[in-house]
Amino acid sequence: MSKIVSLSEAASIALHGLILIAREKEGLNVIHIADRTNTSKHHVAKVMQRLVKAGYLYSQRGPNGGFSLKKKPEEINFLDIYETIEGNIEIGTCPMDKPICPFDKCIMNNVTNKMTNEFRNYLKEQTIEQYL
Amino acid sequence: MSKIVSLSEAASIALHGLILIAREKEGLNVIHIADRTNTSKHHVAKVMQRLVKAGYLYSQRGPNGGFSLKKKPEEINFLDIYETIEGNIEIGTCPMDKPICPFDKCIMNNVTNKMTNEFRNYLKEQTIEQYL
DNA sequence: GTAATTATCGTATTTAAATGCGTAAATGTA
DNA sequence: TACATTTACGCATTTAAATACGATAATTAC
Repeated sequence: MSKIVSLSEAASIALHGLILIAREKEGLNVIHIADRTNTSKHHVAKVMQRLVKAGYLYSQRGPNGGFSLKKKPEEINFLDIYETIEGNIEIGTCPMDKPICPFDKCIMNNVTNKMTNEFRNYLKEQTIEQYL
Repeated sequence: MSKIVSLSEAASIALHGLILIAREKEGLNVIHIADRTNTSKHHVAKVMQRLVKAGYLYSQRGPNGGFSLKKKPEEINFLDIYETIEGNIEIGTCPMDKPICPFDKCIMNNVTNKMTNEFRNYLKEQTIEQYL
């Protein structure tokens, strides 16, 4: 069995984490998010740090600390989150990263570019607000 | 930079290899395919062996040996090839392989199931014949 | 001001995929 | 029959990405 559209655990934590945080009045800490997402607190911590740096979250250390939203839920779309964690999605490049294509016309582009574009557009339409 | 729809080199070799073979009158050997696809002959050999076992190719050892098509180009679709190499595409399972979803309604399904289905259908429509 | 709590950060480990290699088996050619 | 060619197969190595860990710094409460 395989997955053709794969989401890393990091991306999943980012999306789930933001939604969980958005649903709460008060900040959520790493342990809380790790519990609710069935993941390790180490991994959650790493992902949250990136979301803080990227401007999506406030972080608060010390007792009763945790993470809270810096932007409005309707202003956070899935594409931005995805790209914050995974890097920008490539479009139009050779899916095999070959410098020279042995084919007159790239086959893979036909297969992956179409799907990449559709997925990208779909992610852009999804916002945190829709999942509160 | 990242790729959201990722094709392994193995899957790429399978698709490119089959098309190259389909375009030729005579059998193509491993070295030839490796050259044309910019990959290692070891990897090509491994992939071709799986396509032979799966019934897509004849193989012929010895001088002037190589691989040739066992099915008609219009009878080989990309989905079957993909699944021969990568395993069947999962549909409807938790994209994070978690036994229990912490959410009332799975967010990820919404994101990945839709795309997986579309990609799957698209691959099914593509046949080797269309790339001769 | 001390202890408890919590995020931060750099590094280590794990994992999966890709790649490389060596030997065996089969086949055609001279 | 001998030899060159080519696939088959199992295992070893390498590599890159994902994930886990441990020490440190900040903050709060008492």
